[in-house]
Amino acid sequence: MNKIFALADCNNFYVSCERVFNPKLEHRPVIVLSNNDGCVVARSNEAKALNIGMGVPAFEIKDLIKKHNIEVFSSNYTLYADMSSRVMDTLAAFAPDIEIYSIDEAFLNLAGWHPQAQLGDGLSRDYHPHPDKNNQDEAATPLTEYGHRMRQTIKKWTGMPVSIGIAETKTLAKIANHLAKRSAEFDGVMDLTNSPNLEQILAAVPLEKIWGIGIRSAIKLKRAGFKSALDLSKANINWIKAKFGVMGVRTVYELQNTPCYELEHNPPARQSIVVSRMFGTPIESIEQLKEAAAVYASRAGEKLRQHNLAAGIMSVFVTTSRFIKNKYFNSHTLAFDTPTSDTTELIRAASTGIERIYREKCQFKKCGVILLCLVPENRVQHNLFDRTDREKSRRLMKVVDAINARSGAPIRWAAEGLDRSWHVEFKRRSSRYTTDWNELLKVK
DNA sequence: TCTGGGGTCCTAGGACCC
DNA sequence: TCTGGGGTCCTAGGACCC
Repeated sequence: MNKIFALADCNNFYVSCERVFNPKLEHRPVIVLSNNDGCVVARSNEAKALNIGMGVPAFEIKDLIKKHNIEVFSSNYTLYADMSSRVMDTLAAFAPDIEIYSIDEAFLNLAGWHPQAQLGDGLSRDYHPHPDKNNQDEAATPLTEYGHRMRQTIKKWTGMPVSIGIAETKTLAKIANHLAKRSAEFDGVMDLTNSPNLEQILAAVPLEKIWGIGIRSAIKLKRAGFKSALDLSKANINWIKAKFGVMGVRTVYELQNTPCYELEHNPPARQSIVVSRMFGTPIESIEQLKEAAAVYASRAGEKLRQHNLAAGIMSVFVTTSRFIKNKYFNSHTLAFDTPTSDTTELIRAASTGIERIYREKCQFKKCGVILLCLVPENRVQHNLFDRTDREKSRRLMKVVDAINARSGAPIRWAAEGLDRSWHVEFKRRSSRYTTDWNELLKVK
């Protein structure tokens, strides 16, 4: 049986999260900014229509914001993560086989799907066929109908608008999703399986909209005379292999309706954990740099323990601004005798790293820690000469994590400092409506 | 003045070995 | 006119994704 993938993708996810709790934002230009209120990371359609690009620095569009009275929000990741899991839970009710691909996207396996199997399960009563679709010559396929049902249920249960693309490969499902979002005629759902117009459709898809083709490859392809997804689907495989490697070859096959990617049920174990931030204001002193590194090491430790992992290697890096002359970047990598998830050890290592790479009279703009060689905690090879009381440290970390999970005033290590003048700023963050008792939605 | 954060995979080239 | 061949492992860098 042929495979059938559906890609469900939330529309303008961060903006939509803000709108769910603030309906006044509907039909208005809204943007969400990155850490430090630096760049635009999400835009409502109205903001896109004002030509605000993804990743544009906020200071460059100050006038535009004023002129069009654009609503601006700092990122509120706690809220977004919680909304994400609500959407994913709802989606999972429509297909048990689901791969959560990112915070706002999931692939579903719809192969072997039977319309009858889904009736009477409580989901169908939320489905109301789109009025315009009723008397159309082109009858909606059962898959399209199922897509609409998903879409309406998610909207009703979570408030989140999603678009759904359906196809026989993940790459084509991505394209279908893109089209479902872009053209109102599809009403948010597009099915490319058995489409008689596939060639015509691919001919209208620009290269850079294809999953796996970034800006570099698109330029290279254009130079070689390619214009559309259709062109790429007919490329010479040997030439693609030579120029773009195996990833390029897979993309071509996927465009030809030959699946190269499966649904990933058990996502492979994490390879690395990174915690890094730009500073609100640049740092010159080694003490402050150490504090920042301690905060990130501590956060990295939490992530490690969340996944029941221990790290064998830590890399610490510092950098000045990317945009100045004489940019300074340096990093130091060190191995632990025994893989660890103990915050005290991680902070000590981060501090050592900073001492190695610190340079005087530098305006540091960013630092971070990267944990590598991650191993499951229960499979850690103990070093014969290890004097640390592992069991005691494990219990301590467990207690700390438990307290921090409940409390609004988390436990912090002394090395993290109290000053935090360098700390990133969130000037316009919305409330954490769904996860913090102090920030519940107020109904007036 | 102000330019995000966190990931993955692949490849080429160097070091080293027999 | 001349250079061995072939493995493996590691690393840095490139490219991509959301």
